Amino acid sequence: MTMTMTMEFSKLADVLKALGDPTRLKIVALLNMRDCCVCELVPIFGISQPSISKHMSRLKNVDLVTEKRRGQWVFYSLNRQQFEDIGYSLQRLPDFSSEFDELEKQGLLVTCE
Amino acid sequence: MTMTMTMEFSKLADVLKALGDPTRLKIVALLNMRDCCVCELVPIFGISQPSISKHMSRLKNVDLVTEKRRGQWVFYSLNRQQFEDIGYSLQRLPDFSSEFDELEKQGLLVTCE
DNA sequence: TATTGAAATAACCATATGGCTATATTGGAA
DNA sequence: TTCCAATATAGCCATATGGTTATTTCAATA
Repeated sequence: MTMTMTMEFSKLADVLKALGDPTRLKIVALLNMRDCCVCELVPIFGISQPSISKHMSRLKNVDLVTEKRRGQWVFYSLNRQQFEDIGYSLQRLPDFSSEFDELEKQGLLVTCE
Repeated sequence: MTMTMTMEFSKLADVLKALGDPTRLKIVALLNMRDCCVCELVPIFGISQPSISKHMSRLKNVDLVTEKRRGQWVFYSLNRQQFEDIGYSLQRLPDFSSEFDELEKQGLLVTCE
C-alpha cells in the first residue's frame, strides 16, 4: 500500500540524514577501523562529551551502530548489515588514515582499556 | 593533509544530507524510472511548485541530478555517476511502482510533452 | 557507604531546513 | 510586442539540528 512505501522511504531518509553530517560520517569511518567508546571520540573531534553522546544516539536510533557496555565504558560498533540494507558501501568512505596519523602525532588517540 | 580529508567528508555529508529527505528520495526513485520536469512532480507530491524547485536545486547543487531545458520545461535526470562515486546503490531504493500505480489511478501522472 | 569517572539526559541557543505566498524570469505563441 | 505557462528566486515562518553547560545515572573502587 501507499502508506507502507511512504514509511520505507521515510525510514531510509532518516538513515541517510543520520549519515549526512561530517562528524557522524567521520565517526563511522573510525568505527570502520575499530570499535570506539565515547571517551575516545571526545578528544578526537574536540567537541563536548554530550555532543558525542548525542551523535552516537542518533546513529544508534537508525541502527547504524550497536553499543556494548564494558565496565564503565560503552563501546560502539558499526552495524554493517544496516549499511548493506540501505545500499551504502563503506568502501567508498573517504580515507581516514592520514587524519588518523595526524591525530596520533597530537596524542589525541587515547584507548580506554 | 587534514584539511583535505575534512573537505572530502564534509562534501560527502552534504550529498548524503541531500538524499536524507523523503520527498527528495522519492524524486530520485522517480528519476530512476524516467526523466521528469518540475510540472510533473508538483501534482505527484502535492506540494507547491517553488518547493519542488528548491528540492531540485538542492539535488543539483550536490551533483545528484542534471537539468536540460526543452522549450519552457526543464527536465531533470539522475547523475548516476555521482551515486556511484558516493557509494550508494540505486538498486536498494524502496520500490516505487505500487505508489506509482496509485498515482496513475488518481490521474496525477501527467506528462509534459 | 561514599566517591569517582564515564555516559546519558535536560535545557538552552543560533543556524539550517522545508514548507508557504508573492514576485521575478524565461521561452513560446498570439 | 504582448501574453501566458513553466521555473526560479525572495522573503517569511515553524520546526529540526548541532553545539553548549549543568545535572543525573550507572558501574567500579576506596
